[in-house]
Amino acid sequence: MDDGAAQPHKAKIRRENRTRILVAAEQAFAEHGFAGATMTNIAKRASLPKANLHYYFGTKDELYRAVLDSILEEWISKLNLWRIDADPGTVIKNYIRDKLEFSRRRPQASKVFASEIIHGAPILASFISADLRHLVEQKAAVVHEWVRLGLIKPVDGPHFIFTLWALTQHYADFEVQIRLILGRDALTDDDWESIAGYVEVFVLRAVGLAS
Amino acid sequence: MDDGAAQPHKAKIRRENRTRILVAAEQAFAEHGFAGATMTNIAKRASLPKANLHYYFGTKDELYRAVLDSILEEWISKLNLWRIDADPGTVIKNYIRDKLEFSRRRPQASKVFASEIIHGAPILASFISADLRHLVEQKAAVVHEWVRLGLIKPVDGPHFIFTLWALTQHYADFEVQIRLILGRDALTDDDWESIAGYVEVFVLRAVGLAS
DNA sequence: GTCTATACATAGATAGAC
DNA sequence: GTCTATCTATGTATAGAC
Repeated sequence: MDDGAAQPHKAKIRRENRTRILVAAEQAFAEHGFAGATMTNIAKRASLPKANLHYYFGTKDELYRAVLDSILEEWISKLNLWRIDADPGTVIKNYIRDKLEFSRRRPQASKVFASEIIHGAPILASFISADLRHLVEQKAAVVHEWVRLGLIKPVDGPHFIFTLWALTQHYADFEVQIRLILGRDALTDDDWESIAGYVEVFVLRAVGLAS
Repeated sequence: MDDGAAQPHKAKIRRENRTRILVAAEQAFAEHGFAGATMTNIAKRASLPKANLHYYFGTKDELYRAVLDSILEEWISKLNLWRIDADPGTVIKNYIRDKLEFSRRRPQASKVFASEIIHGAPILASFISADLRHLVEQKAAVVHEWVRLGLIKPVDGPHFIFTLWALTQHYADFEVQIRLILGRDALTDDDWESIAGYVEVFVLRAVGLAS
């Protein structure tokens, strides 16, 4: 009966509710994992009755997929600046900053993604073996071209990319461990600045772009 | 009535059953997370009636703690060789090989640990903020001493340790993603050899011990 | 579109025969 | 010590009044 697109007000409510649910779900999945998060808990966080979650997303499974989608959207775009004619040092530096910024701004998103992969990527397997694989192959070729041109020291393309993912995502996914070891209640601006500086220098040295 | 210690045969059965359950549980927790793993499923994997799991470990929670304990035992021992009078290059190389070997031999263990931390370390928080924090502080001091002696390039101690954890554990925790991107059904001996070589050179270059 | 009440399945846990 | 049968709680999902 209702056509959201034709009724601006309802469309707005619809959009806002969907977003509220997605945010609450991302938080819950990050904290408790897919199985540990409950629709009841997500509903409470979103301040909506549980039945509404089912109205908007059907099943828990579909809600989870929607959360993953919203994460991938931002995730995959970040490798786009890797081009053969770009300066490797600048590209690498920007990528590290960008990924660390994501780890800081959306730590829950990173955790949901990590949890999905750790537990066998039941939902994302096809995305990884198609889109992501293709993207990594492209960007690995760029890395190898940089190597061939003598712009950076020899590194394996795919593994270099894995390295950057590991180093940057670690600070979101294992943030609790890092905080507890450093004795912090929360990572401060200064902490994140040292992290970025540390990772940047570490990686640039490894490819011969810093001493 | 039964005293396991006094009755060798029963003690043996007891030990074997406990181990069978722990192995099955580690696998299940790795695959599905704490909440997603079920006692029924673990019992099936261990080929024992579900009631026996409760007989041996009481609750699911205690079983989970027992699994984590068995992992930590092996985890924490590996930093012991970091001493000021040891050769940094050798120490770092051995540590990388050792941790990667663990990632390869007990990928499930690494995943259970990762999942625990990602979801807020509800069980391990106190261990991390006491024992592990202390250990990292000690070993960070060793790193800084190496730096002071001019044996390696300047690096922050704790972050250097985090780096090694991130790089080595990534290959266990994100193994599915790596396999799918590399187009492998399983990582081969050769794959692991290249990984070890890659990580080793990457890290040694970063601290000035390889070119 | 919203929300209360409820159906149905499955989880963790235990009682009690063996 | 082992295992079947069962209890109770909680989870996902939906029916149906508003």
